[in-house]
Amino acid sequence: MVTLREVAERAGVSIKTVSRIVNGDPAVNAKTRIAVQHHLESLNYVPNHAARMMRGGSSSVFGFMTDAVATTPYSVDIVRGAQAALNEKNQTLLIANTDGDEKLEKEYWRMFRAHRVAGVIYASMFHRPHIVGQPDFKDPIVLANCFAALGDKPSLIPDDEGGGYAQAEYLLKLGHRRIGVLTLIPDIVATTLRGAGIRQAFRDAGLSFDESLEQRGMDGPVHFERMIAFDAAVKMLSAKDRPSAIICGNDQVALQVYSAAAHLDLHIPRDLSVIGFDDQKVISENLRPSLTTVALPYFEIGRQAVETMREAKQNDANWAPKILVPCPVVERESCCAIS
Amino acid sequence: MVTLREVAERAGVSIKTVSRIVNGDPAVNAKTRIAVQHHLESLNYVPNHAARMMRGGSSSVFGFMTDAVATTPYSVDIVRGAQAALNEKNQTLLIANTDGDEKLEKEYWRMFRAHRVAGVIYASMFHRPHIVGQPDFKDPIVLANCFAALGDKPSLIPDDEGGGYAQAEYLLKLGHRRIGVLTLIPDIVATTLRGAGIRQAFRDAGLSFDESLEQRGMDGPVHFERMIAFDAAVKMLSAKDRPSAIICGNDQVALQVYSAAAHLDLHIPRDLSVIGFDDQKVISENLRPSLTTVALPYFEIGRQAVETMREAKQNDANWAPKILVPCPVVERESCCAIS
DNA sequence: GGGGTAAGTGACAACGTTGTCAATGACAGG
DNA sequence: CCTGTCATTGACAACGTTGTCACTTACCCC
Repeated sequence: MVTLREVAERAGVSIKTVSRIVNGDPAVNAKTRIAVQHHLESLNYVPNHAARMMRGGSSSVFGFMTDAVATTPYSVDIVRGAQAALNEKNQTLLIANTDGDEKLEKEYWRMFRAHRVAGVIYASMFHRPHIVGQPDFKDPIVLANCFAALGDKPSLIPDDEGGGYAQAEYLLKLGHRRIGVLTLIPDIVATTLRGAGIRQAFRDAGLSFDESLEQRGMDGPVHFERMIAFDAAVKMLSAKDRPSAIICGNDQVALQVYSAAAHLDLHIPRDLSVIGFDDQKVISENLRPSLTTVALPYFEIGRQAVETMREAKQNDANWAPKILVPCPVVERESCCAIS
Repeated sequence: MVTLREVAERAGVSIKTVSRIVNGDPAVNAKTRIAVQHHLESLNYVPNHAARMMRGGSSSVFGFMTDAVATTPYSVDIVRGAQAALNEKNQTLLIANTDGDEKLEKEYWRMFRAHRVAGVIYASMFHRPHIVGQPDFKDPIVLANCFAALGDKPSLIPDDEGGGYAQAEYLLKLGHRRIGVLTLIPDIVATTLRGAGIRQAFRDAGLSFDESLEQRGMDGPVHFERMIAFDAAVKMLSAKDRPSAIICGNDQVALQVYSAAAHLDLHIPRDLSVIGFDDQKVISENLRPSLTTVALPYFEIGRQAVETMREAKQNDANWAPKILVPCPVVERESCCAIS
C-alpha cells in the first residue's frame, strides 16, 4: 500500500507536507499542492485508517449491534437509515448480529472495544425494553427500536400508540363502527401500546370500543409465536354481526385475513376493509387489492439513531431522551368507506 | 483505554511479556502468566486493533459491499451467513450499502482500502453478472449472488436452473401435466435459467412443455418492475383448459396467484397447485394454505462466500470458480397430487 | 537597515503493538 | 570449574500518521 512517505519521496517534499495536503490544510503553497496532488492521484494514495486512529484521533467507525434482523426482514432498513446518515461524514458501520446469543454479544462488545468504535447503535428486531450492561463503555450507546429498561440511554422507538390510533381513526373516518382487532401476542410492548391507541381513537370519536371484537392473531411466547389469525378471522367473520373492518397487528396477520376472507367469499374491500401494520412491502404491495397499512419507520429510526448519537457526544452521559418516531398510514386499496 | 504499558506497570513486568501473554505465547513462566492475567482481567484490557494492524499484520476485518439488500429483504441472510462463518475466527464485517449509486460505491472502495480490509464480498440483490472494476485491489474479492462478467473472480450463485428443474419435477411427480409458468421479467439471468430447468424437467420426464402456458408475472425494466401476475393468472385460470398447477417466478407472484384463485373461487390446493420461488418466509409461512416453494440459499451463499475468500487467499489471483449453491424445495401445503 | 510578521516547510516525537535480538540466570555434562 | 543449552525476560525499532515546534525566506513598516 502506498504511504505518505512514498508520495513525499516522489514529489520531493516532506512527509508532513503531503499529510497537510491530504487533510486540506490551507497552509500549503498552491504550486506545491498541485504538484503533490498529482502524485497522490497517480499512486492512488489512501490514508491508513489504523495509523490515523493510533494518533489518538477517534475512530470513524460505529458499531451496530442487533439481536436478529432476520425475523422482521424490513428492519434492515434501520441499517440503511443509519448508513445514509453516516455516509455524509464518511463514517462506517461495523455490524454485529448476535441472533440473541449472549455469549456472542459479549464477544462483539469486545470487538467493538478493540476497534475503538466511536459509538454503538443497539437495535432490536421488535419494540422492547433492553438493559445495556456495558457500564464501562465510555462512548455513546443509542438504542434503536428498543428502549433502555433503566432509562439510562437515549432511544428511538416507533410510536406504536400513535400507529394504533391512526389505524382506528382511519377506519372510523371511513364510517366503520364495528371494527375487529387481531392483535400480536399479548406480552410485547407494541400490543399494549397499539391497543391503547385504538381505544383512544374510539374515545376521541365519542364511541365505545367493543372489547369482544379484539382477538389474538398470534399466540405463544416471544420468539415462538404461532399464527392463528386465519382461524380467528374466520370465526370473527362468520359471526352474525361480523365487523365491517379489521385492524391487524401486522401485515402477516392481514395476509391471513385476506385468506380467511377468500375462504368465506368475502370481497375486500367491498365486504371487508383491512388495515395492516408494519408496511412489509413484499406483502402490502403485492396483495390484491394492495394493503392499506401503517408503516414502521425503520429507515427513519436508523437515521435518527445516528443523529442522536452525535448529539449524545455533546451532552453528558445522563442524557437519555426516549424519542418517538411517527408511524404514518400508507393508503392503498384494502379499505373503503361504508354508507 | 487500557494499554499494554499500564498492565505491565501494574504487574511489574515488561510490555513485551504482557504482549506475549495476551497472544498466548508459551514462552512465559507459569507464575508470571497467572499474575499478569489477573491484571489483564481486572483492568479489562482489550488489544487495540489499529495498533496491531499497523505492525503489518493483516486486518481481521472484511468488507461487504451490496447494491441494495432492501428490495429482496431476505438477502440479508447473506450477511448473516457471512458473519456466522467469520465469527469462528473473530473476524468482522464492515458493511457498505451502495443502493446502486456508483459514486457511493467508489467511496466505499476507498474506505475499504483505508481500513485495509482483508478481502471483500460483493453481494447483489439479484442473480446477475457484474464487473468488478478494482484492478489494483490486491486482496481477494468474492462475488455473492452475482458472478464476474469477465470470469475473473470467484463467485457464489444460486442454482437457478436446478431450482426451476425442482419446481417442475415436484409438480410432475404429483401427476400434473398442464403446468402454467408465471415468470419474472425476461432480462434477468434467473428467468432464463429457471426456464431452462423447467424445460429440462419436462424432457427428462418424456413430456413436452406447452410454451403457451408460460406468461410473464412481472413486466418492465430491471429496477422498475411492475407486478402483473394477478391479471396474468386470472387470464390463465379463466381459460377452458386451465392449468392444474402454476410455477411462480417468486413468492410475490405466488401471492398474486392466491389472490387470483380467490377471485375465481378456485381452492388451493384442491383446484390449483402453486409453487413459489425464494422462500420469503413472511409470505410462504403465512399464506393459507402455506406455500410450497423453492428456497434461495442466501445464508449458505454468505457462509460459503467467506470460505471461498479464505481459499482465494491461498490460491493465485486467477483462481475464479463459479460455485452453484443448490435451491431446495420447501414443502408446505399449496400443492397436491392430481388423479 | 532593523525588527516584526506571515507563509511555507520540515524534523521529531508519539500513538500501541509485535518482531528481532540480546541479556540474564539456571542447570547439565564433561 | 568451564562450556553449552535452555527457559525466561526485556530493550529497541518499526509500522503510518499527525501535533508541536522550529526553521527559512519573503515582505512590510517604521
